[in-house]
Amino acid sequence: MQINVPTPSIFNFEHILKHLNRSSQELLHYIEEDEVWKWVEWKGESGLISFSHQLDHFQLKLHTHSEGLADVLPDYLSNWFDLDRDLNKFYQLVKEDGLLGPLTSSLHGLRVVGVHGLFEALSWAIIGQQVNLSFAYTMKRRLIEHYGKSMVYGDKTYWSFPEPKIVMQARIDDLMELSISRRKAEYLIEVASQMEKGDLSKEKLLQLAAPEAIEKKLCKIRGIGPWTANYVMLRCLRIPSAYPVGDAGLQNAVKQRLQMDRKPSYEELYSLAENWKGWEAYATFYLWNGLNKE
DNA sequence: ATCCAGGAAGGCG
DNA sequence: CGCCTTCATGGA
Repeated sequence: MQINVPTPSIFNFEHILKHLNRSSQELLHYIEEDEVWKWVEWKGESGLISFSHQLDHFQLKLHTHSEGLADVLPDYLSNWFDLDRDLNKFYQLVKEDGLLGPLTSSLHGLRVVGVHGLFEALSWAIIGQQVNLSFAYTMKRRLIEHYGKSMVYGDKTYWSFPEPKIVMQARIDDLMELSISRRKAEYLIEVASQMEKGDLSKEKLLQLAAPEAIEKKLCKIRGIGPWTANYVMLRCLRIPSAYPVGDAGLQNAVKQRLQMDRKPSYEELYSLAENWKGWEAYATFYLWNGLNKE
């Protein structure tokens, strides 16, 4: 079964592919010949899809008999790649900005690549706290291999991120076997538990609407500080003003672009962001992806 | 070896 | 509030 899903005029799949291809340890999707393969779970439907981009649309293939999946795939992709966002507004806003202006040219058409599941986003952020990205990917891979569901198709195994119900039952020592620190193991189990109980969900957070309220609610949870809250708001809740100022990558990107001899302070980062009001998430994502470029 | 990595908690004054 | 230490591991 084949489906086409239109993409907006400002859209560059090359940039997105590059982002998706960051780690060879990624188990949640694979890329072969500019085609993305992924086991999808969305709105009660699931199945294996692959897709490539042609001119102005995605060309998708369903590799499993998943009748209902086809109907929710446009929404799934829109959510993944933020297709409904009007990037013209962002580009107009930062056109004259010395920091971001150049990036809107070199990364033109890049959209914030999202994370669908709140538990996945929170887990990934917690795992990624204060460690380098490649090590974070190692821990994520092990977590998925131990607690995720898998299905084999062709010569590959496709994985889905572990469910809170499963991680909630893990013991701290089990998670520590995966090189996850004791504290992070405690955080993960607690977050999983709150999600399983229903106290914490993507829907409930989005209902709060106000970014400040969402951040406050998230930060009440042990293990979630301002960086993690804003990271999840950026990647999963898709709040455009989310701004993880504590992020080492963001700080290094600004340092590099402004040729500073030290990392910028929070104050300086907030000051710079005056030029990106309402688009801090995009600014951050562009800075991340422009790191080490040019 | 040393520093730092897409931080946060807990203690202290 | 701001500052300090601890947590844990691996990449460069």
